[in-house]
Amino acid sequence: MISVRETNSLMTGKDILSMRVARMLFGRNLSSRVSSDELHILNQAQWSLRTLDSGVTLFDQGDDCQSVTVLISGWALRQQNLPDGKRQILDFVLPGSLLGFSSSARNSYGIETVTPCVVVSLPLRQFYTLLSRVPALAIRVAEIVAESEVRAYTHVTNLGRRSAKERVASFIVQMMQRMADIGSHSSPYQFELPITQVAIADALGLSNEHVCRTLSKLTADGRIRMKGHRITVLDPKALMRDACIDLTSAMSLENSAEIEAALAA
Amino acid sequence: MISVRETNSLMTGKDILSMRVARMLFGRNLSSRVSSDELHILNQAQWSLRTLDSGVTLFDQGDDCQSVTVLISGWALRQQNLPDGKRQILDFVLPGSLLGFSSSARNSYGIETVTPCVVVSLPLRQFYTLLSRVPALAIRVAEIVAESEVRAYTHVTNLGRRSAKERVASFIVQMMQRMADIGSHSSPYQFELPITQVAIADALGLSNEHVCRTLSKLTADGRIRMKGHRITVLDPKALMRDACIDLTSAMSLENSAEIEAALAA
DNA sequence: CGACTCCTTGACTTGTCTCAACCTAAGTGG
DNA sequence: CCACTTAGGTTGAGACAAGTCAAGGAGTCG
Repeated sequence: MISVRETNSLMTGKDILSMRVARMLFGRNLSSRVSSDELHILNQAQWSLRTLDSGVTLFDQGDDCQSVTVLISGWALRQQNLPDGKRQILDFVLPGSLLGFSSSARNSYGIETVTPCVVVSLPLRQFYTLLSRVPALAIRVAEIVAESEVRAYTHVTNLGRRSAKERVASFIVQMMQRMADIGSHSSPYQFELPITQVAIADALGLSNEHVCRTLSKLTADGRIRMKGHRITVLDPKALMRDACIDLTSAMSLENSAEIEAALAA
Repeated sequence: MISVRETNSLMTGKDILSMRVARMLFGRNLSSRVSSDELHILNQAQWSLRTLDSGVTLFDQGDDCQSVTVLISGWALRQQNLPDGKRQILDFVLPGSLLGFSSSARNSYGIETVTPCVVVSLPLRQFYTLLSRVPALAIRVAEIVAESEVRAYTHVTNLGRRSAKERVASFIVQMMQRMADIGSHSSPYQFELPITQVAIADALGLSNEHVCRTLSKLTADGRIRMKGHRITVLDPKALMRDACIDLTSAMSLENSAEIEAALAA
């Protein structure tokens, strides 16, 4: 559950909320990329705040795009469903993500919460007005979308050209990187995955049984340890070899791990 | 080959070129979305023009992001390569696409031309300056990236949850839609695919042999006809059923087909 | 005319799915 | 406090979709 304290601090005032959204979207670059004039405009945006339970549908695939949403805290997922009932999870959505921005009139995917979530949203028209008045935000939005585009592309490669073992291994490596980037855990090699194996299967295009078998194998091979939903990566290099990840991508991981370690010290 | 006439008309003057790039990016909405002041700034951009042969690498996965490129004419493809030599084609790039825009320092994918291409590019810094001075362009860039993100997501679902037959069928349906959107052929049910079956296989995560078998089966079942690289869709509805595409997506296709027919009349 | 690329077809192999049973932990209600 | 229910995880056996290997055909280029 979301603590009452946090919700209260968010609601102290409209300007504080919009400020927090701006920080969420820009990260630590807020002051360097946004002029004080622009910041003033950003602060006037009337974001509306909501707290959602876990397992709730934020919007469905095919819904009209009426508003843009920013995930403030919690986990969600993007998914597409096929007419025959099969499900594909497109991406796991972590805080700071932008949801529902699209040039088409209908959403091509649905969003469902995985844990309890705090989200803010703004009607699409107002968001467009904001973008046109704050170019820095428009640029940042393009960057954020480009980031999830990159994740989508690596996902395509995972599903198209990697075996089950490689997919599971690279999934763990990727989640490890993303968790380290958010900096939500002390060690970059240990993190909590608040999802079921069925969800992993639906993300990786596998059956849940095969995911289970593959995870067992990785555990037996000494790559990872699992306790409940906590995953510990015991042998990152071997895991990356299993994942069939090349050195250039691996380098960026090592950097972020180093940065993380430096921050923790 | 690119005709000499076209190349000449592009090169008549710098301002004509940048104007054409703007029209490429905004489509028919240019005048409604860009003010005359903004248009003036857009026209001052120093795009540099290049003509490329087919099968040429525009940039490689892992290269530094130094410039942003817009495809003016021709076909290209985005791809990722795995260390063990396997290749995944992420997307086919049609005129009007934006290449190399990314918030990270390195490209996560490579671009290769499929046919001879005309491209224009602008150093990344200059592009950012342009974006901050022309908010409408920044918004449009966000939209363009969001469009390819949507394509990437549907690609993920194809690879993760569809059988070979379904993948090939939905690939054909999707290409049909995209070609109709560009309006490059008189009939929306007939179009030229300037790619080999190996490329289709690398896009759909299949072996080329299996793509061949699947295409033969679709032909035998009366869904399509193939002559060289020209594909004729004989039974669009059955093909969409084969593709496991639901009615909402199908509707949008029928609309675009109708629009196309109306335009041709 | 070879030499090359791309496509096609066949036979065999294998990775992953499906189905089915069972286990475990965490509620839930009497 | 315990029996019941339920969701999630685990394991096994058989089936099948797609990959691999191999060989040959069709078209094109120099």
